[in-house]
Amino acid sequence: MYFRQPIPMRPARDRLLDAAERLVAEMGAAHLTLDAVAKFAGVSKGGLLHHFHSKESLLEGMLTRHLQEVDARLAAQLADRGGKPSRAEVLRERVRVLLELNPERAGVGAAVIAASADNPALMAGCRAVYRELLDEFGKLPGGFERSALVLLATQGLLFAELLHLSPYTPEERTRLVAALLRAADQCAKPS
Amino acid sequence: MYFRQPIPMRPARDRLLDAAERLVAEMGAAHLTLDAVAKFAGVSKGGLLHHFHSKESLLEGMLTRHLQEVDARLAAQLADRGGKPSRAEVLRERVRVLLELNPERAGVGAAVIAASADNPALMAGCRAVYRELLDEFGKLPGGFERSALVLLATQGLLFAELLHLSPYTPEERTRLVAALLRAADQCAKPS
DNA sequence: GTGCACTGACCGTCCGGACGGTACGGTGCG
DNA sequence: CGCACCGTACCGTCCGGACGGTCAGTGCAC
Repeated sequence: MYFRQPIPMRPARDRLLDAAERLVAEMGAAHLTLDAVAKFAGVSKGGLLHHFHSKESLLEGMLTRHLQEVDARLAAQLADRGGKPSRAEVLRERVRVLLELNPERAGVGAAVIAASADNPALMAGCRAVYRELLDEFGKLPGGFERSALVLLATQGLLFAELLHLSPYTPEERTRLVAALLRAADQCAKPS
Repeated sequence: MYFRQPIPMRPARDRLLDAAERLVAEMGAAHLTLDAVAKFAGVSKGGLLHHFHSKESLLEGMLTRHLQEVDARLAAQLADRGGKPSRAEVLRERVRVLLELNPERAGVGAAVIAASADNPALMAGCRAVYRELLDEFGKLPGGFERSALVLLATQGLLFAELLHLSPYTPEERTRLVAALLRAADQCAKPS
């Protein structure tokens, strides 16, 4: 074989995770099968099972990478603008990261949809993370309801897009994101 | 046979649809199989296929019943309070119906989750309905963004519950629903 | 030569769907 | 009335393919 890839290529594990996410986003969670993921990632089925020893472990991998990626992007975003960010800024930037990530990668929430379809018990971890966010942002002057509603609407848009339910034009989406960001900022002020 | 059921029981077709919804809500969309639905509904597999000649047709059945039920409940709710309802009232009552229906029946949006998992193309109909709502409520004095955000947050809560992602206590949920209803009313006033 | 990354053939089970059958409430007709 | 003949509702078995998962290799790096 002469044309080995010159640069070691994106590691197989990541390619597998990417393939799984895209499959869910484009074909629906029911089409997330081991064969399909392996083929889509350009890896044999045995290769997939070398990295993830079961379908459940693949789903866990998707979930944890999703969580880590959001955290990493959020940290990077906040580091960029320097200084210690306020709670409201953190909320706003989290909303922004989630919504910017979703069209860019093919559906960030794909992991959630897929995991929940296969094994709802896997969602316990995500629920706990979400709970922490709620407790944190609930301390904002706007109170629990205001920030929870912002988070809820963000999720609503995310899931709508993933489930092919979103009827928004790109311009409408831009306006909605802006409105959501504004709403997040509003949470800094008492109602 | 002596013990024929005295009252003709809930029609098999409805029982099948109920069973399918509950299966999705409780076990995840991946566990929605023809065998499981038939067994859960107390019908043979052949019986299921008599009413729905394929899995896709079962999913369509779930989707259209879901849409019809929301409309019917909304109409009933609005008829109860009499008089011609304002646009903002319609928005508020729609939110209420959606959120009250979800815990009562085991996940109203189950149809959407299941259909999207199996065959995303089926969502076109739902997307169109959603589009109409948006166009209608966008005429509210609060403008497009305000009412879209309310709809989005409603969906967010609905899907979070269906995907076993909702971390809210019952009391928190009650407070959130109240806040959502208030937000819907706010759409009647110009921002 | 040892270990890791990966292959591809293989296995048992589950899935969607097809099919041939049964039971039963009409309906027309001699 | 009696009986042949519908259509509708439902049953239970069977099949081919798809699915998750196993395993004995293979090749390359160190």
